Amino acid sequence: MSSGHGSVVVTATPAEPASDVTSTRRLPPRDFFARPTVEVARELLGMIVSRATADGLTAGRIVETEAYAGPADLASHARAGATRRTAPMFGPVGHAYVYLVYGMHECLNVVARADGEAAGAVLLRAIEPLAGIELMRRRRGRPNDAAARLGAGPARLCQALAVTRAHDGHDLLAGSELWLSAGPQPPSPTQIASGPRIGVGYAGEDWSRRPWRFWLAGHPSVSRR
DNA sequence: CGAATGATACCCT
DNA sequence: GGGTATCATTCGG
Repeated sequence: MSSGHGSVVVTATPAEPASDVTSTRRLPPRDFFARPTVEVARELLGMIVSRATADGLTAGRIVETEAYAGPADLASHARAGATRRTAPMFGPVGHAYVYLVYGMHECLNVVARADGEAAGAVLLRAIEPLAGIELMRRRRGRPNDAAARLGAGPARLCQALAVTRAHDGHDLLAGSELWLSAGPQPPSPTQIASGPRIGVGYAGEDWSRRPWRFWLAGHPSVSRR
């Protein structure tokens, strides 16, 4: 189990080989996303994000997410209500919300909410690369980075998968350029860790302390340790 | 630790 | 309309 990460204990099971990931496409049902955003965030762990371009296929297993609960959640972009930017969060579940942060980085979210809730979204914070690793390295312009780190962060994930604001509003349960699919098996509850969301101190203690960040414990592709 | 870099939201004329 | 504070990050020093 030691893989050059010193004392890190990897409790998450390794993902299936890339060939298995790409041979079948098991889309989650739309209803999966029509549930409380925090539940969806937890259960997105272990699912696969795939991206096909003329350059080839890239795909990764989701190992870190964060839930954003809607207009009442002061950490969420939805706190300002529906604007041109946040419109996708108020639209159909299972679609993408992609935005630019810090003037240079894109972030990919999946719209989710239960009936009666509003404008929830799950930020995909990290993937374990499964397919197209060399293509990811090229896109990132970092030929020497370890494969496990290519998608270790929300902006890295978008760069590795070539996800841009052109995908804002894109249906992640349809089409053949960017889609979600079920993983081989969901992680066991004991593999899932949770803690406060990253970089949302501006939201005040009430919201920034909530443990709405989920990750696979000890997984080397998680954005922070 | 701090710079990079631009869209956005919000407040003011 | 226009000015500006802020930002769901990353990389290099």
